[in-house]
Amino acid sequence: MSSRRASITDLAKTLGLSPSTISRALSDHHDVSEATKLRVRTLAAELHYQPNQLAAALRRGHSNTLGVLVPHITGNFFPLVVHGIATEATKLGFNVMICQSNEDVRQEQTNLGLLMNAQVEGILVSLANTTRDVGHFEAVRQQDVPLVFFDRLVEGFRGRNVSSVVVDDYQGAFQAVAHLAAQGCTRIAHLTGPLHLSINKNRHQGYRDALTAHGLPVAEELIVFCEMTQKGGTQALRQLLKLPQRPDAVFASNDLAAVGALQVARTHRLRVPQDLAIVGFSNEAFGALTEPMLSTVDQRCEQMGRTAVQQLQKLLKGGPTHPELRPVVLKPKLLVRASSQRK
Amino acid sequence: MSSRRASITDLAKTLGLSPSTISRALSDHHDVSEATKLRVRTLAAELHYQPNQLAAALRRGHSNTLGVLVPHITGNFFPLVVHGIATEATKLGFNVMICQSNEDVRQEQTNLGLLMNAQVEGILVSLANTTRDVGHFEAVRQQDVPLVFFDRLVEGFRGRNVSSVVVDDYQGAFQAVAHLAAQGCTRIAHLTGPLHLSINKNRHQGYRDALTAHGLPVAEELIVFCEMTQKGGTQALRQLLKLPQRPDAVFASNDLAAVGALQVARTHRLRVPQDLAIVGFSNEAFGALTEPMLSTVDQRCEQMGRTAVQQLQKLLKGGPTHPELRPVVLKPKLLVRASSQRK
DNA sequence: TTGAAAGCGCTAACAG
DNA sequence: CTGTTAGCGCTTTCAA
Repeated sequence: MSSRRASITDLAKTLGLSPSTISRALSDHHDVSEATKLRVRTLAAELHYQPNQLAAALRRGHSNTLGVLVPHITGNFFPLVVHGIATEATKLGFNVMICQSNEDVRQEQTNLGLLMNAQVEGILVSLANTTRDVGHFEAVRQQDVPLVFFDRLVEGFRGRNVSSVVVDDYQGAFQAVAHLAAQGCTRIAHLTGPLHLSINKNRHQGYRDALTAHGLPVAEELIVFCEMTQKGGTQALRQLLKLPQRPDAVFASNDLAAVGALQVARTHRLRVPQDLAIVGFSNEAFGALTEPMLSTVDQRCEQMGRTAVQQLQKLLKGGPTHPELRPVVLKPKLLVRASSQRK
Repeated sequence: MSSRRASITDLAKTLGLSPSTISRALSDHHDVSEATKLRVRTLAAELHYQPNQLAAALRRGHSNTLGVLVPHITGNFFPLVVHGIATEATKLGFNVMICQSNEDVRQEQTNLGLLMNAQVEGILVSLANTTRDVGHFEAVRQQDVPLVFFDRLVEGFRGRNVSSVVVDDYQGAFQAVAHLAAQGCTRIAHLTGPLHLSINKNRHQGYRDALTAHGLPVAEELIVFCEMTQKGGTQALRQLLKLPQRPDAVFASNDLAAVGALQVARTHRLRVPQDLAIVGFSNEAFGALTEPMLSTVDQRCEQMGRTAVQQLQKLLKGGPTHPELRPVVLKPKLLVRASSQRK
């Protein structure tokens, strides 16, 4: 028994047919007799024949593989997006190759090269947070490999073969704050991180505009810049509770800070949501475990992954003359739970 | 300007050299003159030459790619393991191709085929929970593709080119319960899922043996079979608190149930850990957010991924005559936090 | 130190 | 309906 894997040539020899016929039979090409197809398929099964995709890809000139480049696969967000990508890609018949930049531009660059070398048909990227110079993506564009950015993108990086998918942070924040206003809250505080990060900036703006839209004043003392961690949230709320006029609601730019606030509210014997309504952002898993359960804004991570693949597919199908694709902006989904539902 | 990517042949023509020389120069082969190497490298850089790994792999007969097959990439565990795998694989110069079975044997089978077709050099698998028949893995073994199972494995599936990595659930449970005993707890309850699942079985056994080892009786009324969810945990603890003799500690087979118990303890005004010490299992992220913070057993997910890749590497290097590799059993790590630390 | 030639396994003209 | 032929881009003998 030979240890080498069976090849088309092997099948051809055994059956006294030519390789082309075997190839056609295996891919169910219409002009091969059923009888032959049957013989071929039977033998293939018997020998555990496995087509060599490397060879096929080399010959065809494309690999059926998509490359994914993410900062990391930890936390809540990226695993879910990658899950969405993998699911959709599989559905469309693509394999998926995954690399991590570990938030490092150098690794991002290296991995981009690796993916190109692996002859992927398209690349899905979320930028490392250290990435400023994007020369390495220029290279991809020049080679005409379709590129879809998701969540973290290069501003103004457009082109024939480029698209992007992001979630509308502004919209999500707006919804959250509008909801709080609808619950009768009038002094809605906001916990935010530094505004040079676009996610914070957009959520912050959504907060302001929602207040204004509901005829509420924007009170600067209710806006607290803090670390977006649980601890940051606790500190921020403690500070807010010292105000002469306490807030009656908190909108935090992420769930960790929201949970921190929630814990302080409880130690201060404030009833949530009656005395203080709280809404977070991101729909982290732990939000469903708090008491009361945390209202939050779902970023539709999985959908983002699926959409990114679909965009890539469009670029692939589009051919060289298709019109430039518009960036996709997903609508986030407000999840109203007990921490903000006053009935 | 040609849109086709530069190939070795292109470089050869431009420089008036043969393809073989180019190839050698690029791979820094020792008997090419430095002058030539320099010329080649310069031109390659200029043309943004990217070696076609498909062709190289086809020629060499191996692909430098590892296949990963997991049930899914959600929750806490698998993303972390995959992260570990990706990290270690990259370090060793492998690419990684990832598939999900979605806990479905059929998809597991299909994906296994895809990975084989992609000519991966080895496969890392965690079984779908519906997998009973493992014929598809026989096929892999026959093709002599190295296989490393992690976390969920096929019992008794051994062989020249097979290895596995698991975490020692028994040991983890034992440590947790021993710790509770050392804190002075004498009536330690146990929340567990059905014992036909090996993780539950092993943790359960660890619990029993630790009690015995510390001279504590095993009281069957303190062992509660429940859903291993937050809700299951709340129900289980409510039931336990009705006992004439209440427990003074709870060891839950996962963190969700432990959090459920924690919440009930608080509503019942029990002091944790003084009145009731609590330890969970898995080191989920939310355990660090509870009040008090949850003690738990860390499964060393990332390490598992790294170790799995290392095992694969050993199989790959080992050649056809190396001795069978022993399964690796990782020691879990007890994390003592406030919920069980009585000082 | 370099070149010529063969071939990895497959597919797709083109020809019968 | 089937076979012949050529070649995807690379590596690797073998020969010069």
